[in-house]
Amino acid sequence: MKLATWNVNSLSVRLPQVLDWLQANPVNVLVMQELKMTDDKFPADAFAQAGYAAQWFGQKTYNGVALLSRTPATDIVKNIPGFDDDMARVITGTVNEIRVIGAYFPNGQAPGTEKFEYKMEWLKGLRSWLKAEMAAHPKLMLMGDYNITFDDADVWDPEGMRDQIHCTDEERYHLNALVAMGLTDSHRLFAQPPKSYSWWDYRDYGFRRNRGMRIDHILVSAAIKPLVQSCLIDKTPRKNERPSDHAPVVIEIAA
DNA sequence: ATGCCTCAGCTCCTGAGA
Repeated sequence: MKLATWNVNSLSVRLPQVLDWLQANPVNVLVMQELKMTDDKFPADAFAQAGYAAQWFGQKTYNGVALLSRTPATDIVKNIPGFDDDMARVITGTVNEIRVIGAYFPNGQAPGTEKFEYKMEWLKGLRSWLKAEMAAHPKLMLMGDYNITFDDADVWDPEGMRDQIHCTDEERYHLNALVAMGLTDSHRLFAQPPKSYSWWDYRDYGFRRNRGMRIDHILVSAAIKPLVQSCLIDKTPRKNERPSDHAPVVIEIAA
């Protein structure tokens, strides 16, 4: 069974690329972030023709998330219960007895800003809900655009980015707190190419120079961890014309 | 270098992304 996460940066613009990618990579589940469209614009028919059931939670201009699956997901939850939020950032469903959480973590802009404070509150809210969710669903995966790097290995220029957004100790504290709850970074279960990133800035030939960061993650619960067979970043769609700035991350599990 | 690119929208500029 394969599952993937991809920040598409506007599904309106990226739909043809997503459909192409699904044809070449017929994963069982794909969670997407940054749809940047209202619910009435979601191309459910196109995905149905491609063989996917869809659940979506859209928003105008920013945010918006979706969960595609070969077999329909059940027990859908939108956003974080118990955490009041104006933004469409999380969609959760059960597929093949696995609780799949697709999340678009807040960007945070810069330390010291209101948006950074919101990011910290959101991360706390996520954790308090996740505790109960993990207890109810031992087989759980938290996948999406985390907008946080684990450490220097996830950053093309660790010195230049030190204490900058995505690389601060405060953000990493919250990321490590998820690990402390029993979640594992599936990417690091395997040997990976050096300088493996999932996002590259559009500016200044970021992708061509591999100036990027690994900020899209798939964390798995203890019950899933022994089943994981691979976790790969697929840079292929980043080479398209008008690509998303993010690449998909794909996990394979025995199931 | 408060730049560089890309997207959406109160669209021919601006805010936000990361």
